[in-house]
Amino acid sequence: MAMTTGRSAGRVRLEDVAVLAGVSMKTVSNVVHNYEHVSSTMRGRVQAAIDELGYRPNLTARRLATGKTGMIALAIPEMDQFYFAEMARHIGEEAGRHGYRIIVEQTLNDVEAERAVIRDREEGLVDGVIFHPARIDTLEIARLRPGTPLVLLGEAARPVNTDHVMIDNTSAARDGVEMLMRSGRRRIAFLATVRGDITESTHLRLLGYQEALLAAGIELDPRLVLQSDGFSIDDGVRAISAAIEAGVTFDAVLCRDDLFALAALRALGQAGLRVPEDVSVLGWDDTAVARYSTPALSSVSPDKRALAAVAFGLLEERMQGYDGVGRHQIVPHAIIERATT
Amino acid sequence: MAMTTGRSAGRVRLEDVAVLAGVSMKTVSNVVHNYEHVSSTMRGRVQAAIDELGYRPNLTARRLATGKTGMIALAIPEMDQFYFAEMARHIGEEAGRHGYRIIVEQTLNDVEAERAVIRDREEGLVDGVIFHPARIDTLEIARLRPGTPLVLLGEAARPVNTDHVMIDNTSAARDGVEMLMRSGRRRIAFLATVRGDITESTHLRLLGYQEALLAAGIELDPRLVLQSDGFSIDDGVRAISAAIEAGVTFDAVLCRDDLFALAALRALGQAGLRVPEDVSVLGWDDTAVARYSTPALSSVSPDKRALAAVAFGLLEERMQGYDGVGRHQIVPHAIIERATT
DNA sequence: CTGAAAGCGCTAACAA
DNA sequence: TTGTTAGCGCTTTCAG
Repeated sequence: MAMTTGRSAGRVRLEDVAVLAGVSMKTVSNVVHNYEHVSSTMRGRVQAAIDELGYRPNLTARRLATGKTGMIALAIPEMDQFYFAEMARHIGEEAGRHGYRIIVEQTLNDVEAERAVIRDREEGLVDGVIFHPARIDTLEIARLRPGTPLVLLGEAARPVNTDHVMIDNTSAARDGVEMLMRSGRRRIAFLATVRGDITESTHLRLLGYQEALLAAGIELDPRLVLQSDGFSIDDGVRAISAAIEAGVTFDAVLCRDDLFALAALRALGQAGLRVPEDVSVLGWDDTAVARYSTPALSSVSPDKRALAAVAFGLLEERMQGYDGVGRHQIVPHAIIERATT
Repeated sequence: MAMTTGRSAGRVRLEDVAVLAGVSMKTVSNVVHNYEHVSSTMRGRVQAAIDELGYRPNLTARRLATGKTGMIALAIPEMDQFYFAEMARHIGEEAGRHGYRIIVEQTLNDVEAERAVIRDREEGLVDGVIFHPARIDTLEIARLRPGTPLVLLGEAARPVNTDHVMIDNTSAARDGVEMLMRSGRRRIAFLATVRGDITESTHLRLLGYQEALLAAGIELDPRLVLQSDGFSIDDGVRAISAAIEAGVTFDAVLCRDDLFALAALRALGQAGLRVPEDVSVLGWDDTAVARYSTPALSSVSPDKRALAAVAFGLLEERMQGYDGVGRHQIVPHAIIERATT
């Protein structure tokens, strides 16, 4: 009967090539891998067969045989958040340069999804994972089998036995505040601590903010540490508007991320305050929106490219067998001044 | 010698479980797959062995055996562009709901990278691909083996033999212009045609813009179709500033994307024009920045969730064997009014 | 309801 | 320089 054979569309195997070229599989494999010790006649003959059949190696089979997938997972909370989208791009490019591809996983701030990230590695889906945790805690990370190639990003967890790369948040916050003070600002607000925020980032940034103020001999005013009910722009707007209405005055705002900086721009505008004449605004993360907003946002800028490169570098060492203690790397940051300061 | 055995960290195989439980591999497999006809004693015994050993199936091996990868590729130009980042998120979520995972590929507007997308499918890396082309042309798409599960997004290519989903750009542009006219605007500019832009999008949107104007009996003024040298915000700012300086007057701007709308906001502000009092601004894509900018951008909003769902649906049918002609689906759009109109 | 064995397509010793 | 062959770990008929 005219049934299609098991050979469905495009299924040409290495063996088919070998048969057509009248050589062994090994020889075909040698040609495919550009192994140098192949006579050029052989190579020509085999290549002709490959072209004729339109052969493409089956990556899944290769993976099973070699035990390497050539892929790494990048696990981030949400891939449409500016900062994570940009990191994904950089890590993707970095990985590509080293012959790896990435599969991006969104954990959507879900603990179960974050656990699954680790599992993927165990299931042989990827050779390693770069993971920016949001919910999972230090304890759980510590429980991981140390041999698993894994590099952590961000400061949600502070593991001792796992590789970890981040910027120095506290010193970055200090630098930001100092820059603000150099332009004469004295009453600097922090936007904002978020109710229920369990991550370290806000904490570290707030710390740096306080350190810089104290070092300059400025007394801390607790009313300048604004409180927000959530991470959305409206939450940010409400936090700052509430402060203004409550009569709190300030001449600068250090924001925990660029989104809150946009919130500040909006709330300040509504209150009739000019930026930067009346109030300076300094964002954080230096995402694309910082360049696109009007006025363009000044922002604390982690070196994202370095973050990507260092994270990938550490991971590659692990994938190549390094099995030592967890390494912690700090990557540079800068304060980028645009129109809001 | 105390060499590590071939069994490296975490390599517990199905067979190991079978041996420990004292059953055959098939039985273990049945338990793993929750096959119903397994006596509960068996199930219990096997499950205990699985837990004891911490067994996790090797996905690569499973793939080789089944021929399905459970992954689809999403190929987009750049994953840190707002629109694409949001589409990636939606498609990722949609795929997840159906038991698929996505691997995101950035083509970076490179023809070679776009070709590679197709190749991946052929190499068995993924079961199908959702592809938003930027550079590859209709001819090349037509050349693809039709059996390859593939769904196209966007309007860069207009294939006849391939599934394709998009919004009706022309009618969306018309709707946008009509909305502007309803609020009394008559001199509506289009920002902008881009020199060297080979995609269809701008063309279709411009067409709708012109149709709406003509339908309202407004004569087309070619000076209102602004020209930009590139896609960046600065290019957009220059285009609109140049027009203003050249004495071109307008009371509204329809933008080809949200970034150009942000450019309009900036250029208009620099020229001392108020939005929306003097000039209305309508963006396109309704990305997050539209909500975040001040004033918040009105924007033509493609139903991204529907785009994702329809694209995935078509792809799933193909992956399940549908091999008919290319289907073209139009997904709804809306005009979201915020503060700039 | 459970077991045995033949692949899936490729790689990598080991031979020749 | 090229060929043989035994896996990689799982699925899946086909028996039992």
